[in-house]
Amino acid sequence: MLMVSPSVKNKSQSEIPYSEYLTSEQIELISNNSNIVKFNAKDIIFKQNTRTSHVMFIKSGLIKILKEGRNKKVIIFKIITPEHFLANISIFGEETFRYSASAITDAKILFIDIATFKSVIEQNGKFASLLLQLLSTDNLYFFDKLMTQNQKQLPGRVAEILLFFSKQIYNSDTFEFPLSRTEIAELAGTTKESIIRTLAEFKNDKIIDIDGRYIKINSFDIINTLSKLG
Amino acid sequence: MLMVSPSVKNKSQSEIPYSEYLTSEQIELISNNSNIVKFNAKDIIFKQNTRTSHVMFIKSGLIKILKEGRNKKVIIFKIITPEHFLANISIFGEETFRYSASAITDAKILFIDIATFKSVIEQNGKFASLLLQLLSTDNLYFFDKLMTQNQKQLPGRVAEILLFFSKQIYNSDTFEFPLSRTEIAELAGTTKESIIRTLAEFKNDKIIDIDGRYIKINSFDIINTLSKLG
DNA sequence: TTTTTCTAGTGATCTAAATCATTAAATTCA
DNA sequence: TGAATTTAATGATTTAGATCACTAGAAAAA
Repeated sequence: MLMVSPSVKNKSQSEIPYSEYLTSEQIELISNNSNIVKFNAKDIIFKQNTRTSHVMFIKSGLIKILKEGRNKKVIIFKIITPEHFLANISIFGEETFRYSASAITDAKILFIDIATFKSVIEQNGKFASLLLQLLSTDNLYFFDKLMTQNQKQLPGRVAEILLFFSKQIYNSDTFEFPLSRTEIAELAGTTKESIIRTLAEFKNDKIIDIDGRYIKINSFDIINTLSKLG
Repeated sequence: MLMVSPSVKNKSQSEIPYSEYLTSEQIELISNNSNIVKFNAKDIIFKQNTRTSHVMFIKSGLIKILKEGRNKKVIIFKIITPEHFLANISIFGEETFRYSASAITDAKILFIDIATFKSVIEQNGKFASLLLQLLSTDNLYFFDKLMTQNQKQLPGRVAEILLFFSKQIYNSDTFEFPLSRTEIAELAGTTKESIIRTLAEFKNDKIIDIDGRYIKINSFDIINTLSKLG
């Protein structure tokens, strides 16, 4: 895919991720072999089964990682936030992406040439170590996701999503959901109808206010409990 | 945990994993800071929330990685087979294990001191690169597991498990299941009753023969289709 | 040996959530 | 601007699989 023509820009050192682990030559090398690409909300960043060519690092915006299963059912595995690698997950494992990514909001992404990136890793064990750590953390995220999906029922999973957006993304009890009902469903591993009903229940129980995509969490206590006890 | 007293043995070079990526000094270093521990079937290797102290590499036997959720419900995330790292998943991410491991069959595991292992990684970018690759592959496994759990219903998931043991572990259409019905359920993300019923259906439909833990797959065609189409 | 515990199996019942069908409102597009 | 397409919402119905309750045999412990 990658239909977007890369708009090359001047990159300051600070734009290279984890540059504190790199020598100035390595920063220079990566800098010369990377560029920032802008995406609009809803743009596809890459599609499953296309070749991996770059390591991507989110500078701004929210990205969803998803996969289409049979009968067109989509799962959103993860929402990736700024200052995180996008494609670290499979880039070392596979030649082609096993999943797709698309922009939820407008986004800027640093594309780093994969060969360059790999060469830096091979030269720089500390940097490699750091990446191992990031990848491990990622792995643990999927452990938790698997537990949640398997053990919690819908209200718990929805509460978890509300907490994620409130705490991790917006840091506020009030926010505008960047996802449609269908997308929330894909993230919760359910259907849009069930999401609508669960959110309506939360509203009836005065746990949240909701009007379209506007959300206000009234009782973090209850949402926390729901999220924990599933 | 680790109640087992380490029985130190002479280690040949070939016992050090991926030694082709290491210098002879590094092999020596790891060799001097590791030892093989024997476990009996059902022994706990480590428990969640205990401190990580070693990198573990399976020499022989089958190990299950599991986590206990609330209401004591257990999920088996993965079965790990010989010549694979056991604890690569979280060892770089966390100070304590987020999951438990126990031996399904008798097993021999190479315990490598974690500080030694980390020092080798930092010195040796190629080796670090290899580990990144292994960790990425692991990550993709969890993507698939999440998809399966979410999209396939029980007969598909059970078919998948039968295929896994038949193809990956025993390489035969006939085998003795190393897991109890409850454990199969934990691997399939369901209950023992549902597993028993699904296996009984497969037997009725002549897809498999089953007698206790003895399994014979009669129709790979049907099992394959079930596994793929869920 | 006898008792206790664990594992496999079966039937009856229940329920969370999926599916289906339809309407209404909001966006997009032509 | 009006037509077409998405998105949100709600009610009715179905269903896969969980839960509950129990039996029987096998294995472990006393």
